[in-house]
Amino acid sequence: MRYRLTMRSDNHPDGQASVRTFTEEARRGQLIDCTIEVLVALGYGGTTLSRVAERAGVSKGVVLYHFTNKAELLEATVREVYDRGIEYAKRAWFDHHAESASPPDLLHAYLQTNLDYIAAHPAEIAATIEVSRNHRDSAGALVFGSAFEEPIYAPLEGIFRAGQESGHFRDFDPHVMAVSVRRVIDGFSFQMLAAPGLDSRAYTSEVVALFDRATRKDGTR
Amino acid sequence: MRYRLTMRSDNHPDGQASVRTFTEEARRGQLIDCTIEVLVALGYGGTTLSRVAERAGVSKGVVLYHFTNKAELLEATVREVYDRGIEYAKRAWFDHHAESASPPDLLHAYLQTNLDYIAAHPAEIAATIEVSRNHRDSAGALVFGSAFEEPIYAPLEGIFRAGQESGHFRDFDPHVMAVSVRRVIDGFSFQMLAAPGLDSRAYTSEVVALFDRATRKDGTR
Amino acid sequence: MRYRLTMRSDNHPDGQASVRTFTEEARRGQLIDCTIEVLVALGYGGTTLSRVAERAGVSKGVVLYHFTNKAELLEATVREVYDRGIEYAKRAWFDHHAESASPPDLLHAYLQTNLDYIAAHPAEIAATIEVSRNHRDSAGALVFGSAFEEPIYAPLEGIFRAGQESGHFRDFDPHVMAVSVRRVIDGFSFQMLAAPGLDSRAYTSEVVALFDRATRKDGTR
Amino acid sequence: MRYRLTMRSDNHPDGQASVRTFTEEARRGQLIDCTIEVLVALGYGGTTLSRVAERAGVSKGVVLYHFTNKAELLEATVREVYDRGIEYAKRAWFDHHAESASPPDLLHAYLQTNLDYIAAHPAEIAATIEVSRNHRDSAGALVFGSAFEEPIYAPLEGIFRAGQESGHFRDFDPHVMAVSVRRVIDGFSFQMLAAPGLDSRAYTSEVVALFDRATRKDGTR
DNA sequence: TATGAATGAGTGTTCATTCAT
DNA sequence: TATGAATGAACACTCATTCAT
Repeated sequence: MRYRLTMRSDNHPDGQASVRTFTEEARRGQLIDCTIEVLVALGYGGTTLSRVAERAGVSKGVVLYHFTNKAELLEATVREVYDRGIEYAKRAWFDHHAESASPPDLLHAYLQTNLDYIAAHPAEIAATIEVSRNHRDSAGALVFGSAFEEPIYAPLEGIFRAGQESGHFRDFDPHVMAVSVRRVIDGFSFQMLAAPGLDSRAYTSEVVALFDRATRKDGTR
Repeated sequence: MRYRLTMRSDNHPDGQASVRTFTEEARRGQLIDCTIEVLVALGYGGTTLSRVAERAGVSKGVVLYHFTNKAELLEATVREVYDRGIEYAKRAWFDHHAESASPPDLLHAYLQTNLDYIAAHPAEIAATIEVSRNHRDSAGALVFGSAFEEPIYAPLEGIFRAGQESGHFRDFDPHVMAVSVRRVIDGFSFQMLAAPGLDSRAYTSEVVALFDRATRKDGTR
Repeated sequence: MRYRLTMRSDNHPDGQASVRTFTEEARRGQLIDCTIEVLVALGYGGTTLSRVAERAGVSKGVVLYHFTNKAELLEATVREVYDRGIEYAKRAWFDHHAESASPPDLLHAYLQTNLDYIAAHPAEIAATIEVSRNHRDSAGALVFGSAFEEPIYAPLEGIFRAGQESGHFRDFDPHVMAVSVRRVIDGFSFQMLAAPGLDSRAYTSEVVALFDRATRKDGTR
Repeated sequence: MRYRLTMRSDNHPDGQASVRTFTEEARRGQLIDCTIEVLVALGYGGTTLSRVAERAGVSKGVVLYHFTNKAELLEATVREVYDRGIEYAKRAWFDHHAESASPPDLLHAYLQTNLDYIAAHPAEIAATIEVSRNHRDSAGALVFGSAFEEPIYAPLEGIFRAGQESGHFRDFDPHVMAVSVRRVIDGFSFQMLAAPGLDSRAYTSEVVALFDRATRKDGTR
């Protein structure tokens, strides 16, 4: 029988991983939304529990009632946005009949899906990036570091390699190209926020054209 | 036609020209170096005056003797790195005989110069980006925000527009392309730091090829 | 001559006699048991309502439903253990035919009874001592302070004085001796808990011998 | 080159274990004194950094400037008192010409020394005991637990064993006796504080007589 | 020039307690 | 009876900044 002085469960009598009630889920969602807003407005360093609580119109304790930690709040925020994105990506992927598409079309679909989603939810994405760039553990290491990032490159590299084998793509380093694609995509959310009037459709087709040219084998178009 | 890499550096914002002694300047340089190291190791949030002082082997007060503020220290750090970069760029530009070159060659030179410099000084660059992404004034606004960033895009957009006029480049949005170039360049420093073994020469030529393809008019190669 | 072990227990401070149902009483008992366990495991400072509730497998509110206060919970815990001890002491006292015994035998019986009980219930006793040593009112004064402790010494002092009158005991200060006896007894619970393998029988007879020698008049043995 | 985000050194530029200045030492001493006072007045649970600071007439930050931690403050307090006690004990031991003394005389000297010191510094001792009884690490384990206590019993057990070999002491368990002696000694500080008028000389000779009787072989007096 | 000392605002976190359901 | 939700005071601790020396 062991006791720990750290980490609490507080209410939620039985240890059972707390089947969250509807209102509980709603509050968590609201707090995550507020966290996103604060992250966008004030950045990672300006995102404090008090400010999140204040924006939600509740006391500071409420935040820590629903999330054990500040870390848990931030990580839940990232996970939430991530999950929503995956959900969207799956549907969009299906709509694009992506399975049967050629590598260039897949790349197109990938960029389109990502940029569309960002254009529709720039704050969520910017907030997530803000956290992943800054959130560190007590040892000073980035929590969402390279180990977290690598799997993000995998699908892109897959597309590139397939395209090189099929003869659609020229010979380039798939990793460098994947990293470049992600950089361009990730920057988009901040540009959306900085210039709200930005024509995301035009921007997207520019980016699509950019990487289409960058990857295609000469004369295959 | 002349391209400038923008931003003059002005170390002496107040009129009183350069009262700093040599040792004074040395100390400031040392403290800026330590600031860079701490920024790279612990990120913006982990960069405190004590840690900078500790790293420099001096007391905390020393830092505030040479820099009125934490803000001033950070801003001086950014400016310093910026100045060094400008210095380098000027020399490199000259070596490339850049003034007489064609737009594609200019783009090549631009990328080469930037990536070479980053490969040689990844920590400085990463530290600067860390600050420019996170440093905010008391109102929560980014100090090195878009007003600071826009002039960075100018020379690139100049090259692109010239190339489109001269018929070397296809028709694309120079701003989108400039932003994309900068994103890819800026990300490079973090990759250098994350994977010290990275072959920067190979990486650079990949990026050069990427944007050469992305910009060229079809069949002009 | 009759000795009382002092302190009546009165579970119902308010006049309204025993409105508690059976299940109510059971819950209180269970919560008190959990309180004891937490006190032993984590000490007074680590004993929080949440942890007591968690241990009992109920929500935090339940504890405050059955005990108006944290203070009341702790005080009820002390009282409960105290009452159980009194109950035991009465029976044991009777078994020892204590009423007709000589002062040395009474002292022996007192020590034996106390140490036997502690050996059988070290956690309860340690928990009680933990509370009585630490529990303070809002002004910072110990709730179970000297006013609470003095009556504990009374029966021992009674035995000593009787023994001195009867010529069994040498001339010593009954209060100092009583305090010393209590210190040795009270420490026993913690030793039991710290060294579970401890031979309590041997320990007890050592303590009995110690105080027999310490009190006897020379040559009366 | 490693950075840690925990534990600070703040000022004190070079790592060198901070040769404490005179004023630094004075402040630390003062803060330790205040800690002792608060511990005695309000107990372990009531001893907060603010209250210590308040009593010292300084701001809360000062305490943490001189002691990295609350834990360090408490541990320094214990160590300080401990060191002073050792210092005193050495001198007193020498005065008693203890080296050539018989075991009963040694026991006498031991008790006399301890109780004299406590009578002269009851608050320090009570504070120390308060900490050692309550101070736990983050896992809930007592910091000054049995591992810390055992060496305290060693000298006493040594005296007892010597006395049993020399024929001065009867046959008893040296450990049980040592524990009993310590319990009686340790309780003394609280009694001094609870009853300031207490005649410590008389009390001491009572305790000395108690353990003299408790240990002596029959008829050797 | 540099240091040690001190301050005060702010941060994350804990916890007893209240209350509607 | 019991729970979940919320509050607010208190706590340990961090950090930029000030100031006398």
